[in-house]
Amino acid sequence: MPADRGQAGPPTISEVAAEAGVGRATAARTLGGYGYVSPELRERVLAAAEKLGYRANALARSMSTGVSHTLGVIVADIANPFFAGVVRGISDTSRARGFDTIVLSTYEDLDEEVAATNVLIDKRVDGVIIASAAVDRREVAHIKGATDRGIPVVLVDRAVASLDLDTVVIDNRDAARGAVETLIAAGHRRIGFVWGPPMPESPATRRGLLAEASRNLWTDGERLRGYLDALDDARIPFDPELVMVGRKTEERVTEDVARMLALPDRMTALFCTETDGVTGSLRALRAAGLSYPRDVALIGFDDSAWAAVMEPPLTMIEQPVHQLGAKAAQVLLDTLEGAGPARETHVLRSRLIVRSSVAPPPRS
Amino acid sequence: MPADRGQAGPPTISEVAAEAGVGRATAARTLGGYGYVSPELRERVLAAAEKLGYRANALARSMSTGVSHTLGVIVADIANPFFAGVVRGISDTSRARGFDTIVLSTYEDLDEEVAATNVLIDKRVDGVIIASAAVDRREVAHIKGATDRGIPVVLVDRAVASLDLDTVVIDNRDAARGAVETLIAAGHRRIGFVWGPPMPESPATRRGLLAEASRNLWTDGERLRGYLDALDDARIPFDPELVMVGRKTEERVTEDVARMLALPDRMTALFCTETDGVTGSLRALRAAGLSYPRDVALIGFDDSAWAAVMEPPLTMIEQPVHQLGAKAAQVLLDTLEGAGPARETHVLRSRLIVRSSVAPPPRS
DNA sequence: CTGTTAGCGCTTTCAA
DNA sequence: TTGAAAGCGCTAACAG
Repeated sequence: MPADRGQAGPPTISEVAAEAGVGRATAARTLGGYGYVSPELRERVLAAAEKLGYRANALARSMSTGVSHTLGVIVADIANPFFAGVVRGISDTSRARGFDTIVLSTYEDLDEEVAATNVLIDKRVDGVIIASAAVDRREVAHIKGATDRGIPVVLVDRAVASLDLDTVVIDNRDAARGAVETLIAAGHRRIGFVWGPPMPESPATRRGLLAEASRNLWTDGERLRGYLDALDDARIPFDPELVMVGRKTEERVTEDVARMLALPDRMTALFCTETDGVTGSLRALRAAGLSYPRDVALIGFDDSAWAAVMEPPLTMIEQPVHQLGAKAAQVLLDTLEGAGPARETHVLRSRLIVRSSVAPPPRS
Repeated sequence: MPADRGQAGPPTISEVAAEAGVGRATAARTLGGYGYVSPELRERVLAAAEKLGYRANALARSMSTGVSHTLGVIVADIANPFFAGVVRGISDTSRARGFDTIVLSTYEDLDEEVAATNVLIDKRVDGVIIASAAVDRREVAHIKGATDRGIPVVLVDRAVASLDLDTVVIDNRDAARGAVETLIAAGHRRIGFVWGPPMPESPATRRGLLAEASRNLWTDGERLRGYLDALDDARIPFDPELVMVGRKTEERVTEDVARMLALPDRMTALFCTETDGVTGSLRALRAAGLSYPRDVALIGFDDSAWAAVMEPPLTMIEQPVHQLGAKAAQVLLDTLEGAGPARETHVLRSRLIVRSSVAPPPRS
């Protein structure tokens, strides 16, 4: 219970010094935990601080030291389980090392991302971790701006080709290829691809698709490449009709998959790059009176407790979400502690969790 | 592109003033957007700021104004979809009103909660939103400490009886009662209750259970009361064996539900207070070779896209997560803007989403 | 070992 | 209207 000092605002270090009958610097030294101070005075200061309920003003401290012990984090959406997990990884490891985090969501809007970056610069965070929506060279000015000011930035989940920065990702291309190969190995040749990023309109060609993919969300572009890799390896012709145009919501996915399901020579397997794609596809299957894995085999990204309790349980790709964040924080903190930026790309392992949503295609 | 000034650190307002050939105060006035300044000088300052890539130091500004335009948020676990949604609600509405947020997770550990509160006090946040694990009168000192320092606090998701503060919650008791009534209306009388908070050991009596409930997590205690309400109204005798001792993980739930399922005069319905309880129960049912709703009816808390695509789809209680956060932020910001704390309790509506996991009990 | 003093970058009287 | 100067609470030289 802090003594009532009849003053406005919380007690300052000067008041503690006065209460203890010592100089301001002595109080600062014991409370700040630096420099020498005799045991007696130390005790007196501690007692005074306790009595007044003193808590250091971190803002003032940052002002004079120039460091805030705060990390900035920018992701698409904190409510998305993937990012929530990454953020938890970041805050767990940064808190353990004495840093707090300010998390900002952009909802995939580049203007929001720029604004968020500015907020972090203004608040003088010591470093930034960002899952950027930027792809184009002209879209990275805000990130360059941060590094130019000496704020270290590490990229998480999404690499940015035009930026030479520490990066922590999984191998999306490889993960997707592995999943699609699993489908192919089971005998499938008509495999649908359901993805996330919105596109102006459906490119009818493979070339157009890839161009679009590189202009859009990095992860999904990589996953599309993995899908194509697997198809190529198996000499399966690419059919653009089996690639869903990016539509963000689960409802849209449901509509689109329903349309794909109505196509002649119906697909016998479905690969989804996002969780909404999985649930949307499941709805479409049910609406069409189809079931998995009998009629259509299914693999999707981002495992969850639910995927395991589905009947039948779903084969899913598990991303090391927590570790993704933890590693990003570790790399950032290491460079803050003087290790100098390594400008490395750390590729974490994802894992295909095989359950029961893949079976051979039905005999036509 | 900020001009290279051959100096360390980002440009300050003094440098901008020098560049523009005006006094420091004039630069501060135009850049801070307050006070009078002639159009000409204004232009000169703006141009200089632009040229140098000036960004105000929010820390310095907070130092002199005494406000940080930052809200602190303390929840159990940012990676829990419920809290992730609440946090998103908070940050959406606070960002819209010019405030940023610092989010800290406690993992239901009171010491962590105290530490988190101190971090926020030290960082001089303007207000705090907290889903506190505190129940006992002696556990709320840290919250009192914050309000004593003049930091407004609003409680979200969990009320704290001994604290007279603005509070935003749903009516957990009523929501639980409604769900259990639905089960009873379908003909069930042996209804299991699967809950979250860990308990030292299973209290064998109703009284012991309630005592434990009030000593543990607030929301789950309320939900237990709702369960008992419904039982009482229907004159169904209370059987402590049907109330699962709180065990945190999905695995534990699975074990415990399996044991409950093995009891004589087997329960015909299950009510789960948390998502992990639902998935854990589903696993236990499957392991026992039982299916829902045929053998056991099922209702749980926290709807999700997955619950809707289960086969059969699950009847669930949907909480207004985003709104919970948004309202809490709104109340806090209103009091920060001088509206004076109303010390009200805002009760938001939850909703029972009826799907197909409830059917009459099997004929014995 | 301790106290004095000068900043950190900004806002805010107060004169000019 | 503008500028000089004091002050927010803390750290960090620098004497003593």
